[in-house]
Amino acid sequence: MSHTVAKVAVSTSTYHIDKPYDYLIDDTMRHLARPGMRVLVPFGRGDKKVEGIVLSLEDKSEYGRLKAIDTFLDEAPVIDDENIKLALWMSDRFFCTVYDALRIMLPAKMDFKRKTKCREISNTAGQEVQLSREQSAVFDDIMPLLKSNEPKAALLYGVTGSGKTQVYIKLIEETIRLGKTAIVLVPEIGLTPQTVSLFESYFGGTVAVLHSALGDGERYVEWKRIRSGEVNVVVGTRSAVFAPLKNIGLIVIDEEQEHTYKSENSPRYHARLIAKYRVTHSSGLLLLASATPSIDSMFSAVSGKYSLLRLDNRFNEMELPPVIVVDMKKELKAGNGGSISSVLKDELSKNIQNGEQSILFINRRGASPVVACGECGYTYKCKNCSVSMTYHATNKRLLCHYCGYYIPVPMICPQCDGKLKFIGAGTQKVELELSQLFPDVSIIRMDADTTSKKDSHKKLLSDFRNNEAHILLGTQMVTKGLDFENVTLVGVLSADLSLYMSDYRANEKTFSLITQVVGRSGRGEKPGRAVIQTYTPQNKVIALASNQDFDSFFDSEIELRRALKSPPVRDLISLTVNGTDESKIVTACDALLTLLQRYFKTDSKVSLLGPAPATVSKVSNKYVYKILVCCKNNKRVREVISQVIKDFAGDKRNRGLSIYADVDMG
DNA sequence: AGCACGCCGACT
DNA sequence: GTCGGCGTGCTC
Repeated sequence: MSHTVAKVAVSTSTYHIDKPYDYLIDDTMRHLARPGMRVLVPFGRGDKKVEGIVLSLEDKSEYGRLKAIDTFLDEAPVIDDENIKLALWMSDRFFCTVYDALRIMLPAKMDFKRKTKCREISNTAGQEVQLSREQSAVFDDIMPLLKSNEPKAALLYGVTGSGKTQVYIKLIEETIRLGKTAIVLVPEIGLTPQTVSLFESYFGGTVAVLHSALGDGERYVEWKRIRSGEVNVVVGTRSAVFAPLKNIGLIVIDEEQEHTYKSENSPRYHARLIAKYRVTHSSGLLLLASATPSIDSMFSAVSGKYSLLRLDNRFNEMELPPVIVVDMKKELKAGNGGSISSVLKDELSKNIQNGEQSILFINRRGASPVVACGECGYTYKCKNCSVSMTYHATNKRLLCHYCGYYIPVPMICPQCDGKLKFIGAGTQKVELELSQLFPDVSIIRMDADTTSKKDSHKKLLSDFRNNEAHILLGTQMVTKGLDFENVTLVGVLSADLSLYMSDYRANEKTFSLITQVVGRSGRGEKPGRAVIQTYTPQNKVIALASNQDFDSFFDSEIELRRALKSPPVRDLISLTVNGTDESKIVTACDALLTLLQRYFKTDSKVSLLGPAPATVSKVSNKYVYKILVCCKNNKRVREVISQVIKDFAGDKRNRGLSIYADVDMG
């Protein structure tokens, strides 16, 4: 039973040298060692003590000169065998080190000397959830999937306000009754406090919540509660998909199309794929839910991979709000160069008179995104990044939104002494315009700048709920999940902004955004309405979103994806190279492309794009270039990608450059 | 990536 | 001689 050798995932190993390293286990520790324990091991020439995690125990090693484990950091495993397997799978899928994959499963800090204070737990379960006829029908359709011992996935497509949360609660209740556990993923907990408190009031002490605002100690306490088996429901953001629950019967992904489910740092995973893996291995059900499903998930649903369930009516039987599309070109011709059209101004006035509230959305913070000279055309660019600097009126600065570099606002053009123009509008400028249009009306501005302090987010929302302001003006964060009874008007100030990004998901994002914002209106007794301002009112995406016509949008979008061979029709793996020496990057990328062409020349299903500079080609003085591999993501493709990035990182000619792969799966 | 080893030029 | 510059290659 005692083993002499441990295979260890070492924290300092980079991707190109990543493998399980063998270490001797001391006589005294032999019978106590288990896979999933953290250890300190000597690594490299200097025998520097680094952290590692034991992957498996062996009787012997192929390797001749073994070093010994220095210290065991745990008395019991902190990661179970299932999750060790998951980490190995992740390193294969997402081109990350095994240690990175394991590390995301653990709380950030877990070496607390004193016991952290336990949170207060209420054990009062909420009063019975009542389902409407339509909700019951959906519930009845899902139940066989939940009870079946086959792994299953389903997409719940329910219009905004159709009461998806009640359905989740009923399903979780049944999951627990079956002796299983459940995870509910939400895009960002700060934005959905109502959903979270509903779960807490309903499941009391058996639910754990993984906030982004939790301190290290609190997070550790929650993690321990989950691992101990005290908890059988976990509600949390992306990384909660790794929660150490046993026997998972159900994973719900709410607003499943949200980009926050995709990690942008190593491990570059998508929570949807991890959830799929986990339910597959525990014979559970993956339930994806949204009012605007991702094209990926809807494609899986219509092609029969997922079951498709629909909630077509709002819970309160209210009609979805009528939408007025305003042509801003006409406004401009009529002499209105501001951010608020005459139509929106009138609607706002009506709401103010009636004591009803309004939400306005603009996808930009700051006052003006571009500052240019009116005489010679000079524009202020960040000295570290290839972007223009945004004028922030509140502290009279020009700020780079990528690296944080700022300068005091200039008075005149540095080139020709000409007068400067502040072009375009962000939240701060709109706030100013509104206060000029409606001098006596109070406005709450919610963006990254007003919500940076702890709990400020919560405070702004509760102020708005208590009717302390007529208008809530903000960025993305006002579009998600908010449920205010007294809001009867929403406005999208510039629907075009997200449409013209060089991203194949631009249409999808725009459609989703508009639909979500419109859904914030008319959730109470009073009927609502929405105003969408655009310079391209004839645009198909805007027209379809205004009519909340997801089915037609899906049909046209999937045709586009087929034509462009982009996900979900094909998979996309991007290779990103960055460094300070641009010419070196170009040379290295050209060599990389040649290598890839050689590997894939016989494979007609693989096409290569680039290398090309990234949309923002320089960030913090580092140039960024990309090569896209459009393919069917299979074992052979993954082996080639893995080999290629390992060779790249190991090549001394590429010193000073770094490379990573990012998988975008359909 | 980090870090020690080693091979060469400059200096007390 | 011998100090330290950085180029080179390995990490159980």
